[in-house]
Amino acid sequence: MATRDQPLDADGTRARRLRLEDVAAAIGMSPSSVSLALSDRPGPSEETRRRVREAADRLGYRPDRTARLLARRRTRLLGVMLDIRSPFHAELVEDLHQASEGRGYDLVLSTVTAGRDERRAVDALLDFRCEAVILLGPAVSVSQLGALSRQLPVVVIGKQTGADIDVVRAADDLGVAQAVDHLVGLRHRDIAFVDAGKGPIASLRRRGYRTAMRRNGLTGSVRVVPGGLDERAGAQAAHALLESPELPTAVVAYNDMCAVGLQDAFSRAGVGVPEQVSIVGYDNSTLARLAHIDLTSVDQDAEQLAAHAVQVAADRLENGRGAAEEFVLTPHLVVRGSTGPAATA
Amino acid sequence: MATRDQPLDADGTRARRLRLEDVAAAIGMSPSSVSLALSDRPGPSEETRRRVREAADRLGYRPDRTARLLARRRTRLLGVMLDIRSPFHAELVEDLHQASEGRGYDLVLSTVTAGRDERRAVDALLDFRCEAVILLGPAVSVSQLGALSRQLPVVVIGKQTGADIDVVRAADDLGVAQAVDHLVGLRHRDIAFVDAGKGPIASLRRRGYRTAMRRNGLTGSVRVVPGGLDERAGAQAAHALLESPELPTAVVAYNDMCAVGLQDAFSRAGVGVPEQVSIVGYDNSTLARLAHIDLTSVDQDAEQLAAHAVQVAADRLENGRGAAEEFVLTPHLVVRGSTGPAATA
DNA sequence: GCTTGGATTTCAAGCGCTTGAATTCCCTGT
DNA sequence: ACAGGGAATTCAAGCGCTTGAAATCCAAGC
Repeated sequence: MATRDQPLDADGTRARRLRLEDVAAAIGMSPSSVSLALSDRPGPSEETRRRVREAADRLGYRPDRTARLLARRRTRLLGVMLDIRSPFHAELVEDLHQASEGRGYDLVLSTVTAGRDERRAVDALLDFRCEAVILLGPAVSVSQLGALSRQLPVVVIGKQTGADIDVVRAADDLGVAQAVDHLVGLRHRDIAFVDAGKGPIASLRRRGYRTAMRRNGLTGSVRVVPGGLDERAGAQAAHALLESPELPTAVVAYNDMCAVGLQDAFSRAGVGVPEQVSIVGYDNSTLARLAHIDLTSVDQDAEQLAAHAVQVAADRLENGRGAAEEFVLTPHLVVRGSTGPAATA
Repeated sequence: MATRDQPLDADGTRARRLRLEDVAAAIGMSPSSVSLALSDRPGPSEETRRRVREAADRLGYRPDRTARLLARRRTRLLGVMLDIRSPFHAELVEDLHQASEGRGYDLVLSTVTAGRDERRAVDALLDFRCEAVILLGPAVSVSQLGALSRQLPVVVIGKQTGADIDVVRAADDLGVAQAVDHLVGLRHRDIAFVDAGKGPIASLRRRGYRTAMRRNGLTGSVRVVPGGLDERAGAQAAHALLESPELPTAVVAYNDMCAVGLQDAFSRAGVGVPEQVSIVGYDNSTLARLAHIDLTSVDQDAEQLAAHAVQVAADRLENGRGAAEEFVLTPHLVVRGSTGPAATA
């Protein structure tokens, strides 16, 4: 092989990585014994294990994962597809690391970006020989999901898919219901909901709103305002509300961005938050936590979502396939300064 | 091997991955020929190449990267250590993908989190047999960096390290200088700087401020206010300024978060932004771009930083080691609504 | 004293792919 | 008609590790 085909070491010399054989030579035993000792399997005597550990440590030996994975049939690698720009995904990844570590799996991350669609991101994961993949809020089609799940276990976090695939998600309807209940507890009755079209998530949240209003005997006050996912949409919704005959005393927004848009538009119009209008967001994003935004918001509990997802993936790998399951976790409301008692007229 | 040691396929059957041999058999040739054809090296005839491609496509063959990497000496893998919660890192990763693709390298991501320090994040990268690592804003010690760079090429993005290592960063002093010049162009003379302690980055920005003020003949108006990296620190700085004998007409903040804190504290105190005080942030983060924050800010040009970093890493791998270099790119100011003409007294 | 069997250790055959060297094939040139 | 030679193909030896099977060791049992 040509010299230039081999990466150079930092100082320009050839790298000579330590092999299992070197450790074996150091203690005068066979590579097999060392291998067995290092992976804690029966065979080697206690004395041998000790010497192997000592030598490996002393020499700074690190097994070559590539070779190991080729020889073993398993990689114990879970692939995670995410959007690296999403703070919510960031949180999930943190928790996924924690959860997978506990079960002896490693994670490999692959992000979707402008020039890198979901298909490519997943292909990269497959190239690493992941045994299962966890998809964070994928937009991929049902048929593609189906095809993928025929190759390896697939777990989707965050939304229903329509495909026959394991899903772990938060109960969005209950989340919104909690927001409504919180507001009702503060004596609000005129509570509006700012919507975001007809995606599966939006529908669920809207339904949660309607149901909660009805349960609180407020069917007459139901008001769904068209909105969207971003700030601008929130601001527009705020203007629509400002121009309506009567301003609601509280608004539940589709998500935090939208809520911030509302918050800002109201402030600019001289409407005090929460003095005149209380606002609740959704996602409990870092945005909501900023001191001057200080938004009451619904938290999806990333930690639990992550823990469940890893659990499901590991189960599939270890116990084979049963029917696809859907795990629906209950989110919880984080109360901050954007909600307060209803202004009594 | 016990059955349960092998991951099950999605449908519970044993997975039987397609091998090179299968493709070879399909067209009645040897694995060698197929291997050569698939990796575009001299040997196989045009006709053979065509047939190989066709068969590989038809069968849906994907080379086993693990085996390939074991056989080749190179992985063509660049490791990236990042903090997944940082929007700036997210941007860099996007651009790193783009840049590395162009040079035929793949990326493997490893994030630092609460329970996963830099050492572990880098170890994970080494386990994947990365040939070089790119560290985004590492906090690791100089000695550890040195040790790492003895194992493989290391490129740091974002800050000077003090170690003998390649660095790619934006000229923070020039960035702040641009902010000052912009404000001077708007006839501001009383321009304060909100600081963030004594880190290398903070020092550089502070120096940039001082130098630019001097160059504009405003040495007498230099005012450095202690601040910090977050919103709260910005708000505190704003209060300090409000209580000072004279309010500056413009403030350059250490970063966007800090700027947002200032912005908010001023608004609450009834001081108009930018009517009475103009504010400039640093990072051009997504925060700065939010419509209602709309912050003039300094952009570090992630795209260029990323492109350079990949270039440097690839050069080290392909041409060996020379003296460590520092690449300093010029950032640029993005003007938005938080800056305006100085109020003429 | 020699077999027996459990505990250790080692052997050797891969895992799926790459690649220098060897082989085969098919023309040319004489 | 046949040696010579370049192109195309195949052989075979790994890459560094795992692991079922074989070999070795040693103390107990008859």
